Parts: sequence; structure tokens; C-alpha cells
Amino acid sequence: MKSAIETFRNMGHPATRGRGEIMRILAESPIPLSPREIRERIPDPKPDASTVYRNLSLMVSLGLARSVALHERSRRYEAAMDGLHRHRVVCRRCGSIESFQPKNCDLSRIEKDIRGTLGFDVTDHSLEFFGACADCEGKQRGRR
Amino acid sequence: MKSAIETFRNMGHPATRGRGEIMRILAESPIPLSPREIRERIPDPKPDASTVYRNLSLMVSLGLARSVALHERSRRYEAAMDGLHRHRVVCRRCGSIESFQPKNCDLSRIEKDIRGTLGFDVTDHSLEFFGACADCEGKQRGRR
DNA sequence: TTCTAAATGCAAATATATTGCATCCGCAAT
DNA sequence: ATTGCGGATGCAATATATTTGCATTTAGAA
Repeated sequence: MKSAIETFRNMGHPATRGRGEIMRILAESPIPLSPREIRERIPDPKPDASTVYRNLSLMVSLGLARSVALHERSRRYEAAMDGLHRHRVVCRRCGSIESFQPKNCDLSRIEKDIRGTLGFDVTDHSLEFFGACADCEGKQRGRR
Repeated sequence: MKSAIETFRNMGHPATRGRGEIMRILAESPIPLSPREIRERIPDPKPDASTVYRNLSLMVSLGLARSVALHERSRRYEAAMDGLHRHRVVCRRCGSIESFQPKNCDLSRIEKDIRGTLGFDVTDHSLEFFGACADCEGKQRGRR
């Protein structure tokens, strides 16, 4: 995706190969990735891990990426495409992750409620679901 | 809270001082705490950090505690009181955390949707809101 | 082509979490 | 109250994740 590189330039940050690769990898992945996974997918010569971390932080602060917390040891990152936002569905059994595009993510009532009750201005939210994926559900049933 | 200790015993796990302290601290805290914060609040002699980690894992698997992911470096934990569940509101500016009891946390439609679309059996979810707290909002306004 | 600010690699530091093992302790049976 | 056993703990070592300082390199403007 070339526009990502443009975005870097427009914001006064040099475009480097590493940055382009990270953007591409995030854009192509259906699930959020950890810094380690991202680096693994960059073809050699790979940038140093610290560079990956630094760029992910930069990308988050530029609004190009978002971090996703799935109760794991490390954070994951996803491309922040426009306003489009997805929720995550995580299988507690096999650890598989799926992304879910809510038909009508109506949390606006709750957000309004929060503003009213706490005077807190909500800018975004993070919603993850946990349970058993179709495969694991199947196994479980079958075993009974 | 004595019942927590009972719960341990009933589930075949010896009640120790450390376990009691962790339960008490989580039950008393209005916000989820990191393992480090929990340990700091245990009066001397403090259990070893590894013991705190081990017990938190145990408590999660026994359903006595839940982990909360707030996009930080470490996970936080909260007491899992009955079915009662709270959402978190985090200020991106000052980092303050508030708990929010949703009036009617109606995610059941979304969960049903997930089952229908992915065949995924949702057992629980995690919902966090981010933005600016009343204090920081005020400062920001004042500055204009 | 030249220059400069910013990015990178590398190594070290720090934070977080996990594990092996010897010892200790809760608790149930005596 | 005493005893015995299995699980819990402390401690040290290790693994993993993330951050930082600094010398060197590079992108992009002049």
C-alpha cells in the first residue's frame, strides 16, 4: 500500500523500507500481530527488533495502527484503516483469533452513559469476545 | 473476606496467608491491579513475586479472579464477584482508570451474531473505553 | 551532490513472567 | 496435640518482552 508511505512523508517522517513492510504486513493480516510476528514476516534483511518497536509506537501515535490487547503476554497490532473497526473473537481452548465486523456496533448508548455518569469523553473502545471456536466446540460435543 | 478462603478449601487448595491477602486486596480495590501492585500492598512478610503470579493464575482458573487488559505492559487483575461484571474507562492522558457498571450491558445481540456467523460460542467478553477523563477534559477546555 | 535531522543497528539495561527444586506448611487422620 | 503427605512457598535461574544510549547510516531537502 503506497499511501501508507505517503502518509509517513506527509507527517514529516522519512519513509524507510522497514516502515513500508510493517504497514504492508499489518494491512494484509486478518488478525492483529505481535511485534515478534511482524518482524518474522519481514523479508531479510530484517530490521532490528527495537526498530520494529519504535515504528509500531510511531504508527500508533500517527493513527496508522492500533494496539489490541488479548490478555496475552505481548500486545498485538493491527492496521487502523479509516473509521473501520473490528472486534476480536478469541478461542480460549486453541488460542485461535478471528476478527469480527459487527453489523451494528452500538455502544454509543453506553458511551453516552459514561459521559453522563463520569464526565468522561470516550474517543474509542476495545471489545473482545472469548469462548470456544467452532472447531473446538465440535470436538467438545463429539467427545461427550 | 472469609468466603474466599473457604472457596479455596472447597476446591481442594490449601488456604494460605498470601492467598487470603490477594483476595482481600482485589476485593477492596476499585480498579484492577497489576501483580506488582498487588504484591506491594501485601503487608510484610510479602510472598515472593513468583508466588503472587502462581496464585493469580490459580485464582483465574478457579474463577475467583479475572484478568483485565488495558493495553499496558502488564496485565491487571480484578476480583470476579459473582456474575457482576464491570467495564473499564481509561484516560489516555493521565492514565487514570475508572470502573463503570453498565446499566444494561447488552452485547447479547452481538454475541448471538457471532455464534450465527462464526459458530463461535462466546462465554465472556472484555470491554474497555478510552478517552479523556473529566479532569483532563477540563484542563483541555480551559486551555483553549 | 551535500548537508542535516532523523532512523537504524547493536548492545546493554530494565521490566515482566515462568520454572526447577529444596524446604516448609496446611490440614486431615490419628 | 502429633504426625505425614501433597501441595505451596522462597529462591535463584531463566525466558520473554520492551526500552534506551550511542555510534553510524540514510532519506530527503537544498
